[in-house]
Amino acid sequence: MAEGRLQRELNRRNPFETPEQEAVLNLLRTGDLILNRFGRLFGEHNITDSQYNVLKILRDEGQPMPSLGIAGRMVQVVPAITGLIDRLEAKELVVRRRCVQDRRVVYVEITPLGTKLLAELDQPVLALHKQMVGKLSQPEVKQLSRLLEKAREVFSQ
Amino acid sequence: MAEGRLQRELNRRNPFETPEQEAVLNLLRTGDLILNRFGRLFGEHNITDSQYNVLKILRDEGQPMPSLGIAGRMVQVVPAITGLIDRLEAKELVVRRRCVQDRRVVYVEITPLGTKLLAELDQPVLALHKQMVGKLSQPEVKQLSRLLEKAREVFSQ
DNA sequence: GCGCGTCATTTTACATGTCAATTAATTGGC
DNA sequence: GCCAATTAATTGACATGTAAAATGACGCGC
Repeated sequence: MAEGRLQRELNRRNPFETPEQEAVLNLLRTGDLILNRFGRLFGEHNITDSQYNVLKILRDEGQPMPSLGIAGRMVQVVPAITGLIDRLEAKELVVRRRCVQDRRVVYVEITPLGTKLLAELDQPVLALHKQMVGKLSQPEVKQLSRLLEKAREVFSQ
Repeated sequence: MAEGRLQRELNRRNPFETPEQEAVLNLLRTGDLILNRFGRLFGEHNITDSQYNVLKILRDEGQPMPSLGIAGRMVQVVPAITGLIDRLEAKELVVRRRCVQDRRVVYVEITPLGTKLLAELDQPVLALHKQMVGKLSQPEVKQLSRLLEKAREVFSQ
């Protein structure tokens, strides 16, 4: 598969070999930048993205949840949850309670302090979400979601 | 409007608060899943995403690069590069060479073994890129790139 | 009512990412 | 020339992510 000089020069100008690669790398890079920005916001409140996600899941649920229930709603693998809960507990944003009926299960519950922190973050987070796609029109935002959901179908096969 | 797919996937009980939030979370989740898949591919060859990226950058450059030069092309921060190079060097995929003119600078060079590994990965990586957006038509793939690039404009202001 | 498989969680080992501080070498101002 | 500021790279402390194995508790089938 010999590459001519012209093609090499074109490749040099456009680092992407295919539109698919371009889309995937665009996606990963954009995600990195967004995560970075959220990390900065959360850092100002002394928590991390993952810790925020755990708190948010607990608030959405409205009641204590087992660790696996939390893990099921996150992308991460199960063992990572333990450390996350450890650090959240150390900051008194959640508490662990052993289930009485099934002593294998550990319920995690958000504390008033955790709820308060979340409430403080609600507006800034919503604003940042809007800002991250602020260059897109409303139809474009929905189109982006649609394309991402469609792309993700390969994972559910 | 019916419940979004992401919402169902995450088994949430409350809908997203805004389309912007939905798009951003869709983006982050899709990126995570894709990274995961690439991680598995690279893992089969005993390297990681980041290590692959370093090797790719070195091959693209075509000549030894200083650490800062490598860092400049990655999203990561400088200190992370040191460990990356350490592990790549341990696997004999790159070598370090101290610059003679400026002894602060360390040049990193890809070895024949590193080049060979990259060559083995070229086809699988390209195939995986295609597969990751395999549910999208060609125009949709380009549309996705366009939307992501447009969204990213907020970062360059 | 016992044993074995399953389940929820944790532990361990390792790679990575961040920030802040350090080391080593160079450069610029005087 | 000399000292201070700058630069390249590294180190250390911490949070996170992955995989694989260990722990402890349940529960079904006989």
